[in-house]
Amino acid sequence: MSENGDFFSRVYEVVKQIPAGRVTTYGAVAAAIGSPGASRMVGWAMNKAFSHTGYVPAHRVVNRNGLLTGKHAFPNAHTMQELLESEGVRVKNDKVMDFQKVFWAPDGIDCFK
DNA sequence: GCCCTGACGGGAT
DNA sequence: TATCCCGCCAGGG
Repeated sequence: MSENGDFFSRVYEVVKQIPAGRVTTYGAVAAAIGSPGASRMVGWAMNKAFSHTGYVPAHRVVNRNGLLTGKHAFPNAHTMQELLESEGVRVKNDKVMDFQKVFWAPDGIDCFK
């Protein structure tokens, strides 16, 4: 399906599709690209995403606990939380509240490769 | 070419 | 129910 042979590019495509006010998990994105076990790679790709040309809402990607595990990758540890709250996502103690409500399943999750 | 690390996840203890 | 450990995939030293 994806003509992109780059693992990172696939991650960016999925993350870019995340609507504002919604969040997803690394595992969900990994599964969306056909690698449900590459959750680590997703987060890693996010770190590289800052160098990637284009806007990648990495702050909308959290771990399966809804915890802002990647906040340390931002210029300021609170930047990620501020961005999420700015989009309508309530974050408390670096944790996404109503995570299940704001959770968004990437397109392709249903097809599962 | 080998070893370690890394924004995770899920199963086992 | 909480904590620990192993597994996944790729890149860097």
